[in-house]
Amino acid sequence: MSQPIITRFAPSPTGYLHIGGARTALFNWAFAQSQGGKFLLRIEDTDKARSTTEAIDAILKGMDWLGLEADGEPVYQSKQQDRHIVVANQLLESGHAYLSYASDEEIEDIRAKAREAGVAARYPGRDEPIADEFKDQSVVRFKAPIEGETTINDLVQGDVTIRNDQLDDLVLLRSDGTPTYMLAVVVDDHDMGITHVIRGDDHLTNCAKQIQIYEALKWDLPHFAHIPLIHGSDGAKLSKRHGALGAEAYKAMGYLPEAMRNYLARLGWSHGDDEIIPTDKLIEWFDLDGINKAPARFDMAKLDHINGHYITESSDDEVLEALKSLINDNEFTPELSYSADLIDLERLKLCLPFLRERAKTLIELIETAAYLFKSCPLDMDAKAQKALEKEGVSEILKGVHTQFTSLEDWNRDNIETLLKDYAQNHDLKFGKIAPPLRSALTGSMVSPGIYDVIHSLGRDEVLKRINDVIPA
RNA sequence: GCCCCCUUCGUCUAGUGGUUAGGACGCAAGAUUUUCAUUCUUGAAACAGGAGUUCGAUUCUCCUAGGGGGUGCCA
Repeated sequence: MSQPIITRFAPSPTGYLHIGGARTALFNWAFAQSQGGKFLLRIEDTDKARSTTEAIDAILKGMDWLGLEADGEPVYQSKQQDRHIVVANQLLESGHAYLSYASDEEIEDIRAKAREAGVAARYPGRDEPIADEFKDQSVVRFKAPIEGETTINDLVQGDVTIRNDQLDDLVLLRSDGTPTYMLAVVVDDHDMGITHVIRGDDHLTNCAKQIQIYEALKWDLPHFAHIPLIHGSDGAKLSKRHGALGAEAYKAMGYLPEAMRNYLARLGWSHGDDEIIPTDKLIEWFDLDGINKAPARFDMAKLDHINGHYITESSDDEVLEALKSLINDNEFTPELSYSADLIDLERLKLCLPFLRERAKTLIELIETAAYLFKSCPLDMDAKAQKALEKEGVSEILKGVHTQFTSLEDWNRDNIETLLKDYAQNHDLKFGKIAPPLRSALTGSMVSPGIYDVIHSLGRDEVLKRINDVIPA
């Protein structure tokens, strides 16, 4: 039996879990799931100045919302420092690293000269002894090979070869003795037994350097898969205005985690022509071969469509749970035209069957249900007001009011029959009846089906709202 | 500057040395509908450009262009 696969998601906690990170996490998770392996989480907080506990919290919450549960507790890279230092010293002893000191100016000078000469910058001082006065300010640099080349056998990008003379002697230990990211990833991935490193392709060049470290240490290489980055809708690097928002922002906008997973999975990965990929199928189908090499653009319209699909397909209970979570989450406030406090979830639940299929997002669904929770007298929008001012409207409203008063069983079918009969008996087109009724009951010309509106409001409320608009 | 990667409808993508280059979103038109939305039908819409290999290239190779990434005592 082959060794079980272990993947990891390793974000640096300098901000929320943005969409690119979420997808990287998803791919790692899906691959582990599909292979019956493990998915680990490592917080790369070696940069103490930029890492925050708020960010860690946001990442954890985002992954939780997306349903990407890691196996075991998260590993905090900062807690592995001692181990990183041990490895750095090992490298020093084996002659694969050296102490060095150079001022910022000197380093800048080296880079400027290299650029001028049209070559890659390389730190030239690996064989120079350090003056005593700089001993305690020195860093540990990796002694990277100069001859030959390094090839990454990437599972997504194919074989990528970089000449070793392009790769500089990177810093392993800073002058304050703390390990850098380059050292830490290698050590942690090795120590955690990671078999597949799936990460953004902004790490591709770094990967060559990391491979050199693995080789110096005589450690086995994990498999690498560098996935292309996600771009904004204009093809430029994803930024806030494109939707580089935190996962929790997507929750606030009314997206379902499963829809998010489906959309993100299809962004850069495919399984033939399949578009609707529920999570169980994702786990069944996910593979590294299906990952595309080109960067993909983030497209909200498609996300909306997928989300609408899942809202329609989910059960009332599932949608209700999502709604509860949305409304009760006090980390953010959903953008609503009315206060979320007014929402009566029990009533909303009864309306879900006809509300679900019309909404692309949970927010849209709540907005469509606004008529349920508005208080009388309703605020009429201009068009609704106009519909009420039409010739003969108050007569019609009075008429149906009387009919509604005496309707025996308040159910949708009876309401429909009642209105159709009324139209027929009074020789009216239905188009004469529905618009003013809709206005009176919802304050708007746009609403769910009129029978559903009437039924869901209940007799008392319907009579009251009609009364409100009939001139005395 | 130097190094690396990428390029099929507007977008996400399928696909093959010979296909009417397929699907989805979006868009347009039509049908259904009391409104909006849904749903259904139909339609427009792509192999970045140039060489080469080949009987034949969207597919293989090279070049160019465009985009992206790296080049940190950031991750």
